Amino acid sequence: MKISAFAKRANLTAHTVRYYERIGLLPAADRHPSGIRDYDEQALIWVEFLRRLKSTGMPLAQMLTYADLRNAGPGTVVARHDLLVQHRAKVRDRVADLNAALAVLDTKIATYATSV
Amino acid sequence: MKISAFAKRANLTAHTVRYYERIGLLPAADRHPSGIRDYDEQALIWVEFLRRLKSTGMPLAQMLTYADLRNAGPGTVVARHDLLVQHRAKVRDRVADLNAALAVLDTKIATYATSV
DNA sequence: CCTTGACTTAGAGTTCGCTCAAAGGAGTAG
DNA sequence: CTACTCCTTTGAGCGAACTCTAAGTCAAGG
Repeated sequence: MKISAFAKRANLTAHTVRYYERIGLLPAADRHPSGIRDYDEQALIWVEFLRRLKSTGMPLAQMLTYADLRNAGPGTVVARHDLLVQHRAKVRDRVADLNAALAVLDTKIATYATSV
Repeated sequence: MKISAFAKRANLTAHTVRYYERIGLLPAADRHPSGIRDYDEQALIWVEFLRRLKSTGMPLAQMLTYADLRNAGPGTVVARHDLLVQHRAKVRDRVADLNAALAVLDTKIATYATSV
């Protein structure tokens, strides 16, 4: 599929897809003879995983580290595992923070509700 | 207290405190005759609440809206209540997203763990 | 053949939230 | 008095992650 279809399915813009390729997050796409990028389902699966990582607040730089490990082959499995485990811990912390903030919000909202 | 002590207790830098004042998030601080800002516990409570909001991902612009409503007096209580309720919904969505992402991470980590 | 619209590139611009620089003033220790 | 540290201001700079512009190529439809 071409970049715009790919971007739409990945919930990104074509601009962003090229940007990700430029910084190394996405591998250089296959090209039609005329130079147009051509994406397959594999690429979609990868970019969707990247989006998941991003949605958890992982910086692009760290996603890049992960992508580089992946491209380096099966010898990096342990490193990738560790990276994800570390990140998971951060996400869990974040969830705990948000829940604490929700409790504060609930209290604040309750005071407004009773004062009305 | 002076700005650096205030900033330390609020977990901000003095730079950031002045910045918040400049954009209207913090009310103009009282000043010593020599021009030095002087903060009291009230200001600390307010800035700590702001930090809570920020920690939940609320943009400064929306915090500013909230601050303006607050400064406008008790007539804005309903608007403030609604703003917080709306924001709470967003935070809840975010927590749900993060939990979904955690599930994906768990799965991914499990595949790495078994392949080692 | 011509137009339309999607694609290409390099590089500049934007938004958010700070963060710092420069240049100067005030208060305190020695 | 001198040093030192903290304070003041305006305005510029920064890092992240896009987002867009300009100028051009190319394939398909009327």
